[in-house]
Amino acid sequence: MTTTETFHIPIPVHVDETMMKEHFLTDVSINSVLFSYHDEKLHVLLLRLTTSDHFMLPGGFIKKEEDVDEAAIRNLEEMTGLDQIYLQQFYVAGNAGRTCDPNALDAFKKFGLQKIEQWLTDRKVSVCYYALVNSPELQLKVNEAIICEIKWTPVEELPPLLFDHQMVIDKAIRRLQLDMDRKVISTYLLNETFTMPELQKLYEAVYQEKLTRSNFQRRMLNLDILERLGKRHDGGSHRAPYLYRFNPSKIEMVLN
Amino acid sequence: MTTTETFHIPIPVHVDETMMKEHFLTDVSINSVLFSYHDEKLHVLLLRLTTSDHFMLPGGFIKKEEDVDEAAIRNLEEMTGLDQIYLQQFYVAGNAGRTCDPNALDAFKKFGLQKIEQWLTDRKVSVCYYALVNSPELQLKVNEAIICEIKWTPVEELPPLLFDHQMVIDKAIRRLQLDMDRKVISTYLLNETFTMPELQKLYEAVYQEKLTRSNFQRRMLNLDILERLGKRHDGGSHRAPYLYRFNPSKIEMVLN
DNA sequence: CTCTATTGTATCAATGTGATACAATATAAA
DNA sequence: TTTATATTGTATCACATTGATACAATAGAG
Repeated sequence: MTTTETFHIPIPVHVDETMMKEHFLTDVSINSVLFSYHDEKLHVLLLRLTTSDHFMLPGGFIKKEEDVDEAAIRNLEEMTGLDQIYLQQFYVAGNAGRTCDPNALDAFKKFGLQKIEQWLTDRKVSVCYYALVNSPELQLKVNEAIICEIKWTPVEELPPLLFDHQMVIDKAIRRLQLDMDRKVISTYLLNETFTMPELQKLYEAVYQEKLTRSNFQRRMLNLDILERLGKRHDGGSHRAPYLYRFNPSKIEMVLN
Repeated sequence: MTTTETFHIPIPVHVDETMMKEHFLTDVSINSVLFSYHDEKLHVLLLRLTTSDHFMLPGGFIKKEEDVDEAAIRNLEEMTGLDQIYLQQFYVAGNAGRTCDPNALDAFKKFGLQKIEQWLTDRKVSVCYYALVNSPELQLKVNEAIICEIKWTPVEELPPLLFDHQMVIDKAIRRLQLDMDRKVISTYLLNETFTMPELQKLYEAVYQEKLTRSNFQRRMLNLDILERLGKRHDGGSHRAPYLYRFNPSKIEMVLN
């Protein structure tokens, strides 16, 4: 998958505000920052309205009888088909004016979503989650009536975003950096097996800095959670790197 | 202040549900874990309803045109009179059933708060903050109609709590431990000047473990943020410890 | 003046890390 | 077959941090 590939999904418009208010909490929403790693870059999943040049984070609402965490999981499952995603609450975007983005208002109007425009622009306190996924394995769908484009975007090339989503992503990245130092979570971003250079490039993408190869390798091996398997060679005229995987039993004993 | 001293504050009952729904977000609340340090222990501020044996965290609601952060600050200011408190958002308690605590329901009924009982027991997503204060300087007040007792409680002696407030406090403590490792925040819990043994006892109270005296002192001094002032002696027949204060200019340069 | 309790500081070993060098390996080219 | 090249695996040195421990300095009590 290249970083510019997108999916176009036509969706019927049939929800209205009364229906939303009946089934969902009115003041609260959810936004998820989906991270994935491919092409040696950390990517974030962004959505776009056909009527806007701006992108936005995926999100949803909370059913009246549903936990907020459940709603976040449901939202992700609807989009990805997966129900076992690493998901972490990391922030609440609660500014009163955050939903009053003129670009969003404009886009909603153009889209002809009168029946739900009020709902979408009413003030919402957004509970923000970040999720770690292995994107090449994903077939993405959106259920919302207003989304027409889905794009994995490298975090250093983010386009203009609606609402306060730029800040939310910034906070998600900072939190991901903290968590990768304290927990064994790179496993959620990688394939089952991987080489040391691959793991290093993931860390470099997350922390946005170069790391010294030999020292990185030593640090990872000293964690004593990697299991060395065979070797994998890319055909180049050089030594083949070992393949590793995270040792499940040892990971459990460590942190998380 | 001893750990068992309490304040009794009679408050008139005059709010009703319609009024609340008109001015406040209906699905969201705020809870604050106020930490303070005295008598060599980390304390949390708890409130109690006269009609219940259970305690609860202070909290409040968010005005419709008010940021969530603003609401948290306002809530603390109403209670403490201070508007410059160190305050950190750290969690969202979002379980659907969290406000359905039979003990709370029972207590609200006994209190004769029919007009607002529904509001108080309706489902709320709670944005949780922790705050650091220097408690001996505080004169505490509560504006809510339902609170009759305020108590600083050592974190290792927490009484039965309403709702999910025990879990919220646990998460606040864990977050405080993480933050004290990464930021210079002990200053908010101490007086302007303090001795090294005092600082050490604060750390021991927060991390709930004994620390080696000489190593702790070395670590703190190596941070290069402490300014040594005079000495302070307690009259005991032993060497007097130095007085320190955090060097404001150096703290700014460091983290936070 | 000695004793005792506490604080300030030094020392040593173990550990972790940045910088650097060098050995091992897989292929291409000579 | 040999040599060159690119990359990975590993070792080494210097340095900083930290736990454990020892010892020196100080302020009274007796």
